Order: sequence, then C-alpha cells, then structure tokens
Amino acid sequence: MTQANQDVPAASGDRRPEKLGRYQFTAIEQRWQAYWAEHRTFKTLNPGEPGADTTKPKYYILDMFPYPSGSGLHVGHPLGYCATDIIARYKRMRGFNVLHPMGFDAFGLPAEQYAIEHNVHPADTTNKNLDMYRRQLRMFGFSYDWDREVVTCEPKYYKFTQWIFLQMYHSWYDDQCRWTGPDGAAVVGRARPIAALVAELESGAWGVSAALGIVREKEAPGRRRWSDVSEAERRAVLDKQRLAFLDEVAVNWCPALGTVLSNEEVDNQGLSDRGSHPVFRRPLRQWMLRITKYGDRLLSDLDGLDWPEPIKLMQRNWVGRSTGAEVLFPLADKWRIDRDGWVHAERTECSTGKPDFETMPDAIRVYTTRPDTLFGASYMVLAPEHKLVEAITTEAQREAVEAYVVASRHRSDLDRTSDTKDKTGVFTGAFAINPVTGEPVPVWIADYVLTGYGTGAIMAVPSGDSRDFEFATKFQLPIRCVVKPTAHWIEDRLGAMVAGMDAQAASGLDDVSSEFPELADSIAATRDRSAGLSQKTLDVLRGGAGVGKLIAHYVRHCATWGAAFTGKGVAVNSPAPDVTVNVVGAPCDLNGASTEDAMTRITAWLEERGLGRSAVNYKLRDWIFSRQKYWGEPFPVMHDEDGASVALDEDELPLELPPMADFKPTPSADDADTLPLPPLGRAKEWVKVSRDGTSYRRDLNTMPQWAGSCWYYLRFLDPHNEHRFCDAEAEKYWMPVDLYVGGAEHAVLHLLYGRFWHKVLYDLGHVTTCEPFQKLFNQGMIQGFAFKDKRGVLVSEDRVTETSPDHFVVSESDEPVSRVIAKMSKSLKNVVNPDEIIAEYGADTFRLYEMYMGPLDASKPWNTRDVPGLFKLCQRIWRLVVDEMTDGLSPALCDDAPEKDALRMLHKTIKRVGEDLEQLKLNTAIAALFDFVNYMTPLKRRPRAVVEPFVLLLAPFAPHLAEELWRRLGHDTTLAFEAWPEVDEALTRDDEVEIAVQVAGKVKARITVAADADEETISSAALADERVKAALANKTVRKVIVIKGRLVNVVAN
RNA sequence: GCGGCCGUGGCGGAAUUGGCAGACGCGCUAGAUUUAGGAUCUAGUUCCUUAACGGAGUGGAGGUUCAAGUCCUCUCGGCCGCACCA
Repeated sequence: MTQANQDVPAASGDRRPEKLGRYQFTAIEQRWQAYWAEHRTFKTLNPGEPGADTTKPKYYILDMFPYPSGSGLHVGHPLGYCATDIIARYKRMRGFNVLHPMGFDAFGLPAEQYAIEHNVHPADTTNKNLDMYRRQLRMFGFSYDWDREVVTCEPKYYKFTQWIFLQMYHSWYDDQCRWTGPDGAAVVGRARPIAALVAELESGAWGVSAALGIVREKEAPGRRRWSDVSEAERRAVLDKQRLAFLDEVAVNWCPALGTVLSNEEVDNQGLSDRGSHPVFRRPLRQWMLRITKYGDRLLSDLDGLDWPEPIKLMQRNWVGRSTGAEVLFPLADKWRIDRDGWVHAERTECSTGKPDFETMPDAIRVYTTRPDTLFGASYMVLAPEHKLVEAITTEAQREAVEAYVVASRHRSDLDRTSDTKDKTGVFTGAFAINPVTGEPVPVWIADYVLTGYGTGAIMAVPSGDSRDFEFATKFQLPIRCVVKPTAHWIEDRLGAMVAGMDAQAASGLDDVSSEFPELADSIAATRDRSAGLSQKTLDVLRGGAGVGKLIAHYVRHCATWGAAFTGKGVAVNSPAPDVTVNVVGAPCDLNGASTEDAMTRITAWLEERGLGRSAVNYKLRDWIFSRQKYWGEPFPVMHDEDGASVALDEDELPLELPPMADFKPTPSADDADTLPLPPLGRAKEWVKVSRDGTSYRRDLNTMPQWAGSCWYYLRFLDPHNEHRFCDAEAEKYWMPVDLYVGGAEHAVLHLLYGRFWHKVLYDLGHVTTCEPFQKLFNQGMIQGFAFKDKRGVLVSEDRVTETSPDHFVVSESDEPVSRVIAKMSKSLKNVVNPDEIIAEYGADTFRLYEMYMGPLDASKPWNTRDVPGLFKLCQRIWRLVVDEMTDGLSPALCDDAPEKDALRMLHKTIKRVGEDLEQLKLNTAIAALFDFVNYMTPLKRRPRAVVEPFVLLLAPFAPHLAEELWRRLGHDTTLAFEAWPEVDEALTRDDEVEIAVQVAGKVKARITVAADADEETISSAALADERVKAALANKTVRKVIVIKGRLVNVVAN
C-alpha cells in the first residue's frame, strides 16, 4: 500500500505519463522541510541578540515534551503537536515573536526497566529512542526552533536541575513574610535563603524553642538564644526548616525492585505495577520537598489562570485544604483535673493551670474539622503507625495491638481502602480525657485512620461522621447526638429506612414505629416499597405527627437510625444533661448554637486553656523526592560520618552519574525489613569523597522522573547558557507560557509540581512571574476501534471481517460482533503508526486529518477510512492552482478583479478560520476551508486576488502544500511571515438572506428579504406569503416575533 | 461512595450560546466521463409515511418559553479523577 510513493519517488502512485503535475506530497514535503532547515526559518531570537525585534508582541507556545519510549510515536502524540504548530504558524503571520520549542524528558523508570530486561545501558537505549523521536517529529513539518532542544538526562541540562534542588536545600519558608513580587502580586509567605534565617537567629531577634523550632516572640516559655544552642542542635534547627530536607516517612517500599515506589506504581492488591512484587508500607529516610508550605498559594493562584475548570478543580481537590482545630486529649492515667488546673501524675513541672499546647506531654493531639462536635467524641482512634501506640498500650491488650500493627504494615494505602471492607481495629486499653467534659474515652487503633493526614489520630464522633458511626456500631461504642439534624435529612433518612436498605435500619424502624403509633400504619403500608416514603407517610409526618418529634427521637436515640448526620445544624447535648462536666474553669455550653458559631466558641474556649487552637490542614503531602534508581539526577549532597548532610558548591555542578556497567537494583527477599541498596551504592569510587581531610559519602538516591520536567519550559528560553539556568532578560521577555497544550493525565502531578518549583524560584527572585503556565489546554485522547462479542469480550481488529457496512463478524466463527471504541493498545491490534500514514498520504494530510477528527479536547477514535477525505482536499487545493496535465499554473487562474460573490466567500472564510483559530476550534476551521474549496472548484476563472489569500489561510494547517503553491504563484520566499489576510467585514455580508417563517413554532415557509430589512418589512413579507396565509387560516394572529436575519415566529390560535 | 465531563443520522462531528437540528467529512445510492483505480464531476442521503400532503426527532420522563440539542427538575447510560483526608 505504501509502495507507490516510495518506489516511484517522482510521483505518488503515478504511472500515467500524460499527467506531469499531480500532487506529489513526498517530494514537496521533503523540499520544504529542507528549505526551512537550511534557511533556519524558525530560529527564534532572544532579546538582545542581533536582529531581535522586541517591539513585536511575544507568544510562547509549549507542548508537553515527550518521554522517548521504545515504541516510538503513536498517533496520539502529534495531536497536540499539530495543534500547537498550527497556532504557532498562525501567530507568526499575525506578527508575533513566537517561541515554539521541543525537547525530551529522558530520565525515568521505563528506560531503566527496559535496560534491565534487555541488558543494555539506559543511556544507549535512550539515545536510540531519542534519534527515533527526532526523526519522527521532523516528518510532520513542525516549526520548532530545533536549536533550543533540551534533553533532561544530559549533564548540561541536569546541572541546573541539581542547582534548583540546591536552591531549595538552602531555603526555608517564612510563612509570615508579606511582600510584593516583581509582577506586582501581593504575597503572604516566601521562600528565603537559609542565611537570612541564621542572621535573624544570630542577632537574637528570633530564638529556638524546646522542640528546636523557631520562636519569634521575645518572651516565650522555653525560648533559647542561638548562642546557647549546641552545634548539633543548630544544624537540626536549620535542617528542620529547609525546603528540601531528609525525613523519616512512610513509603511504598518494594524490596524485590530495590526501590521506593510512588502510590501510582502500586496496584490495589498491594503489589508493584511492574513485576507484581510485594510492596510494604514502612518508614524510610527520604529526601522531601516541602510543597505543603505552598498549599495556600497553589490554591489561590489558580484563580487567575486560564485553565479548564475541571483541571483547576482537580488541583483544588488534590491540595485539599480544610480548616478546623487541633485538640489535645490528655491521657487518663497521666493527667487529672484539679481545682487549679491540669496535674501530671509524675511530672510536677508540667502541672500548671494552663498546659503549653506545643509541648504538653502524654496527650493525644487530634485534628478535626468539626470541633463543635467535641461533646460527642466518645472514643479515639490512632493510626496503627502512630508514635504513641506502643507507649499507651496496656499489657492486657499488647498482643492484639502488636498483631494488628504488623498486619496493617503489610497493606498498602490502596489495599486498605479498595474493597469497602468492614472497619477493623483494636482497643489499646488506654483512656484519654475529653477536654470539654472531663470524661475518659477509650483509645483504639484502626487503619481507617491514616498516619499521613492531620496528626494521625482522631477524636471519633460517631453521630457526626459516617466512618466513626460504622466503627462504633461494629464495636458497640457509645453514640451521642450533638447536632440536631435538619427536617430534610430526617425525612430522607426515614425514607431510606422504610425502603429497607439494611437490617440495622429495620430495627431502628421498629423503634420509631412503636414510639409513633400514628406513623406505624403508613410505615407498615409502605414497607415493601423499593424506595422512599409514600406521599401518605409524608402527609402524616408534616401534618399531625410532626417532623420535629422525629428529630427529637433522633437526638435521643440516634444510634437506631442507622446513619450519622454529617451536616450542619444546631448544637445539642453539648454538654448533655446527664453528664457531669469536670473541667478547669467555666464549662463551655454550646447548646442551641449554630455549627459555625459553636466551632468558633469551642475553639476559643480550648485555646484559653491551652488545649486547642484553630488549624489548617491539607490532603497534599510533602513530596517524597528520592528514588533508589540509577537513571535519574544524582543528589548534589554528601553525608559525613555522623550522617550530617553537606551540599555541594554550585561550581561543583553538574554532579554526573557515574558510568556503571551494572546499574541494576540490588534485589532482596520480599522482606519488609531489608534496607534499600541503591545501584549508586556500588559505584565505590564515585561514592567516596574526601575534602579538607574529612571523608564523605555521596547521597545514593536519584531524583524522580518529575524533576526534569518541573522547569524545562525555563531552559527553553536560553538552553545553551552554561552559567545560569536561563538569562534574566530572556525570562522577563518570554514568560509566562501563553499556551501550554498536553494530555489531561498530567492534570495534577506534573502541573502541580511545576507550579511549586516555579513559585520557589519566584520567591528567591530567579523568575518574575508567580505562575508559569497562563493558559492550559488539554487535548483529548485518540482512541481506537475494537469489537465486542455477545458476552462483552473484546475482540481485536485483525480477527474481524466487515461483512457489510458496519456489520462485523469474527472471521473464523462468523459470530457477529459490534464495533466499540477502546483505548489504542497492542493487544487489540489497533495502534496506528503515523509513519505509515505519512508515507501513504503525506504529513499535510495527516495534520489535517487529526485536526478535523473533532474538537481538540475531545477523545475520539482514529478511523483510517476517513483519511482519504483530507487527502482529496489537498489534491483539490492543488488543482485550484496547478494544471495536472502540464505541471504549470492552472489556466483557470487569472488576474481578473474578483466578483462580489467570490470576494464574499473569501472574506467569510478569512473570518471563520481566524475566529476558529483563536478558540482552538481547528475542526471547524478546516470545514471552512472545505467550503471555500467546494465553492471555488467549479469556477472556470479563479482570480489570484482570491486564491493567494486562501493559500495563506491554508499555511498553518498544511504548510508544505501552502509553501509549494505560494512559490508556484510567483513568490520567492517562505510564506511563514506573510501577513495574515485581514477580514473586510463589509465584504462578508450577504445582500439577501433567507428567513424561516414559523407558525406556532413550526416552519411553514421560507422567504428571502434584504439583509438589512427592518422588522416591519420582514413581518409583513412573512404574513404576505401564501403558505403562511394558508397555515393561518381560521386563526387569529396574537403576536409576531421577528429575529432579524434569522426567523419569524407567528403566534396564532 | 464523592466530584467532574459527556450522550445529536450508518460513522466522526456542526449548530452565531435560547432562534431554520444534522454544516463539513466519511460511508452509501444514482448518474456522467472509454475511467487501470482507492481517480474526477453532478445529484441525493435523519427516520416514519405518502402519488403528493404530512408526522416524529438531539439517551428517557417532566417543566420554563412565542421558541429548547442549548435553561430547570428527576432518571438511565458511558468516560475520567479521587477514594476512609477526620
């Protein structure tokens, strides 16, 4: 199939000697690609470079650069690249300086995994793949400035990835700093050099707390001066502040692969994605980046971005900011309440009226978003990994607790949550004191409490939280209602119970029925129904019986209602009448308060007593930034014999990866307790560093794949700069990215990580915009067809025959199958290789087809059968200009002044194409090109004044064809910088328009009127029409609605 | 479970944002051209019914409106994200 164009390079499939001038796309595309390369047509100059014209507006248009995998480009990749190239070419013609670069994300796990499996070095496979990708990308005729190509695995690139890491290592986050950025933004919080912190400490302005934190208050209990702090403690103080720091965190440790895995790399069986090896949750010392410090700014700065709303929402959810309070629950065997305050059983120095919230020992710290429900906290739960578990567990419970802790360590987060299994947990034997009532409550451990969120411990309020309700029900813990539910909720709940949703609800219903005899009949009557309350029951409820009585019943007996009320309402039982409150000072009474009010009051009450304070929390975790892999950026850090870390100097960068023949991880038994042995550990010579007589070991970890892609858009600005990550002037001129196009699969991680790095650089004064990507656009996925048999099993394309249009059977069995849309995959044999399509139809056809498939952001199936339609478009455009018989210009081409119709068609097309391009509606822009060609084809005379502007409109979409036609029309330079044709609005207007006339909303006739006819004229013309008159017979006209230029609706009856 | 997106001919998809549903392309039908064709050109192509007229129609059911693919309520189906976040 592809031979025609390859074997006969002179003409595509042309064995017909008499036609000399057919559309020879291969030759044309090669010629123009060579021309652009030779003339450096798309070389982009930076401000300051000779010839740079910075008076022109700039446009930075960026693709998400690819990871060069072994299988090469598939048709999904170029979808976005074609779109950005079209926009880039359009913007150039509109007079912009366009920056449109391309590069490669070349570090990462797949290359390493492939290398391990095939026993070749990752550098070799990566280079091979890079060559393939470069060759493939060039086929499409993209107008990239290839001089700016970056490859993240090259030392000259990752030198600055390491440099940015050091910037973070040498910085801390001052969350009280208020400042104005270079872009004029008022910002709260700022990354500042660690040196500035040291200066504050040395001057004595700030001190050190007992927990080695920073204290700004002059008079704080336990505050120490910097000069009184030991060398080792000083280092600990600073290390605790760094944006890049080492910490012991719970990770997915896969001993068989010898590395830590990200959550995405672990399946819901708790096995590794690659190789299905067991994965264990265990604490390991890892490099962390303090992204949580940026939670607020990552949220609030989203508002000013031109991004798809769903993506913004996903980022907001990912950051997951919540507000509430932190509360201390003192342990019951350590603390008691005296008349004067809290008394510790053993440590008299702690026994003060008001405990220090920061340092109070032997207390469980919880985070809650609903402090107003504190009176309903009837037990507590610690995550199994919580630090206090061991200390508080009583002898009687120790065995059970330890068994539970071990069991839960073997389950990943996903495994814990995936199959909606029952809640599990174990009582520790310990009790803690509810600080608002003084009552002791039991402390449990359960894996429904996550160690990484909040404080890793909760106060459980079964009546106000469905998880706590479930747990309390299962383990028969007390449930006390503290928020009065709403009428709407209680009706819904009763409805759900009547519908018999679960056994527990049924028993609750018996209880309600016996207490409310007036409801019993109607409840019984509707009991078999599958859903909800009958109208009759509702009537009874809202009438005599009263929803209020039901609510009162719920408040007394909420456990029987089968579900927690998690909404907002009015506080009750806070405290409950039957509870003897034992607290320091005046008790807090919340009864009758609204949820908002109650939250404020209880938080203030706790704060006064040192037992609580308001708090903000994020779902976002600090970023685990190290991997135990070979193929990534080494950390520019050394460790001395005491384990203290020392950063390399900037002039020691890049720290290159040592060449290693054996880069495999060290596999070990599937035992949670083995320690990671990263491949770099075996580069013995590389690891050892001696400096000033001290010996150090290099850090053995490498950075995750995200690192390189966090800042590549900045390197494109100045890719060959050896001294800086990019020139300041270039950054100022080009940033931010005006349009960033890529797949929605990067909606959260890449885009969040990239924004985070950018903000750090912004805080430190290295970049001048607070956000990197002003406008984001997600292209859809290109899917493939597959076939489904009766049982719903997918059948691959190669096993199916089309018997008649859209009827398919399995070839060997004649079993009918239906065509469905599925992901492109090797197993379904529906992967399309762009090389083949380009060989057969050319790059211009390929570009046009992909853009014409549908809206850019929609997912849609590839259908090779549709491609020839776009090929025909190219051929027809070709024939508008070229005479196929002679290879000269078409005889229809003429220098006549264009007629009004032709001019109107041209200007309508200019308008449509231009407007659609601005909105990235490339499919309808191409439809406009079709319309123009359909109009022009039958014309015997085709004026240049119409054809030439059309060629310019075509240029962004099919640049090779357009360049060729432009040349043949007598121009001797590229059209890449020709001015985009201007629309003359007056010329787009029709003289006459057809207007539909409706009678009672149904079209009865069409009339033709002057385009500028007024309502009066249109109305009378419509009513004068014979068919309208017929439709109006025996009716009275009530109203005539005229929409100028569109329709008339006659309302009559 | 929670959140988001989307359902329009045989297929991919249009529809100035509330104003003629089905632009444009594919496929299909008929015709033209001595046409090697996967070429070109012309006409037709939502469905039902008819000689014509007509009727129905944007997943389904209601509603608002002179007018609904578009707005509202409920519902069914598909895709994506998150997933015990206290």
